[in-house]
Amino acid sequence: MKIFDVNTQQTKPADLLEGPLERERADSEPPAYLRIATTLADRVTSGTYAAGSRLPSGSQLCQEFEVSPMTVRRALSMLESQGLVTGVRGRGTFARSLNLSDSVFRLDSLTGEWLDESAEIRLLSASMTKADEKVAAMLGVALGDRVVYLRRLVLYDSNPAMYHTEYIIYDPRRPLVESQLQLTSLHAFLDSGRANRFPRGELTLTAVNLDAESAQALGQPEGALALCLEHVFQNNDRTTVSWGWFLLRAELFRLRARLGSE
Amino acid sequence: MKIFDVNTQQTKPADLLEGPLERERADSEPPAYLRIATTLADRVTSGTYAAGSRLPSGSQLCQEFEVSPMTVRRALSMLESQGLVTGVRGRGTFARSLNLSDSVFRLDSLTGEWLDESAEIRLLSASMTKADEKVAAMLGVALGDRVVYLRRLVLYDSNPAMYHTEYIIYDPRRPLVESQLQLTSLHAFLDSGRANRFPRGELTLTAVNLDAESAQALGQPEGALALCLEHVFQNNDRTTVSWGWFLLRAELFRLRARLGSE
DNA sequence: CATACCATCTTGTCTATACAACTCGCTTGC
DNA sequence: GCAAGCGAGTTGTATAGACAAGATGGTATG
Repeated sequence: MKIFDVNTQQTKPADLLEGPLERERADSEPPAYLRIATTLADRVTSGTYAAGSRLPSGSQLCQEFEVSPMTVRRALSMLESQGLVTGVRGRGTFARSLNLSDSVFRLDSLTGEWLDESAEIRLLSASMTKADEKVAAMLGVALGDRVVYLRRLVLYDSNPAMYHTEYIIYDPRRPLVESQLQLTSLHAFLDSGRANRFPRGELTLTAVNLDAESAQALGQPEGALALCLEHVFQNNDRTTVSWGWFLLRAELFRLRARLGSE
Repeated sequence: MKIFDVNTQQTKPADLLEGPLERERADSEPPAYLRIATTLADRVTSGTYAAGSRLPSGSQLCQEFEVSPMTVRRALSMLESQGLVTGVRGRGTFARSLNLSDSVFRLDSLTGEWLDESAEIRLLSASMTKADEKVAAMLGVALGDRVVYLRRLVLYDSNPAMYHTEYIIYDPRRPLVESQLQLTSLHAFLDSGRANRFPRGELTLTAVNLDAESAQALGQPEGALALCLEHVFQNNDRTTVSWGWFLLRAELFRLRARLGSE
């Protein structure tokens, strides 16, 4: 049974006149909220709406684009989540000037390009060790507590590219470590870092010189240039469960970020 | 004049029974769509909704949270934009397992902490030069064309921290360069990189060793460790207008990223 | 003059509904 | 047996309206 209430018709009267146009739109034309969002985004980045100035109000935009308030709102909140505008209750929506510091580097801009499935992961060592001062501090355990100590090498085309060191709190109830040891593809490796393992964490990226051990593992001279991606993983209750770092040969890796729309 | 239509009342009947509770909610309780989104996000990251599995359907969630479909949709599309779930038309909404490579580094995690207003910017040189091979290729101009050549030093507590080199296409109609030369605060400097200047661009981050010139400018030994932030800015029509790079003393800078909610 | 108040405009949240687009299983007719 | 198609369920887009919450400016009152 189809219910049709003449009072709440969705289709605009124009539809009745623009039959062919409607056909085209059904093909590929983007939804209204997207069209509005990109139009407004263009106006902000091109300076039509100067940085800091007030955008037309919701009702004005409704008139211009001939849509309902909710559709305009949706477009505006998209722009707000992208940082292009900020809304202030009672005052208006204002154009923001994006700055360099808003740029975002996605970690997969590191891995996505050539480090795909063909990467090989070699487990160099997996053992128990006693936490030294630094490890104890990072993991929040007592000095000398037993922790799991892992070292891995990621090869690409049989060339060592990353060297990974990790300390994990030893918990006999959690057999997760076992499955971690058998990872062979890089994707599975990176995918193992989060939701299916630990939901929280923190990463920091720096530039370092390789020490003797990692240099040897990577087949590089000591002191060679590398990126260091340090990671701390935490449980949902915010207790730290793992600490480690990747050393990436600097000439093989770079992070990319795009500015602007698209 | 206040219009009240008994058929479209927004407040739930429960409000009439839970007067005091309603008072509390007015204080600080987050809006429903946020509450739903965080609840669902918790269930995804904690594994209540296993990775790859289907979430309850929209109507089921409506029942559980006692809200209208649109509110559930809003929460779901938030999660989708965060990458926690993906919706498939006609089939359902599925939990995604986030991976390390979804991590995001914001550039302001570099600058926000101690490099605030107190940073000083010193213009080392501003001149016209002829494009060499590399510059011509990056800017898309002919070899030997005149380009603007800038060198800047960013100091913190009178210590050199960044060294900036930039080539800009010379355009007599655009007096932008003049104002660029007078920047003194770091914030204004970074803020000048985008919307009020060029809306598009690309950044890449790598680790490098300092060459003789930059090492001297930064007061470091040649070959010292640095992060290199290379930037290409483009006009709205995608023509390149500027190319340059920042060299950041490695021991002073690191990028941070947080994983998980909050 | 100063202050309290009120109407109005703004953004933001939410409802209830309709329909489009798609998937999937079941039934019906061949 | 098999294919066509129908209907139920699902996500996604859009509507029209109500109300909450905050800002603003003018007006009336002390």
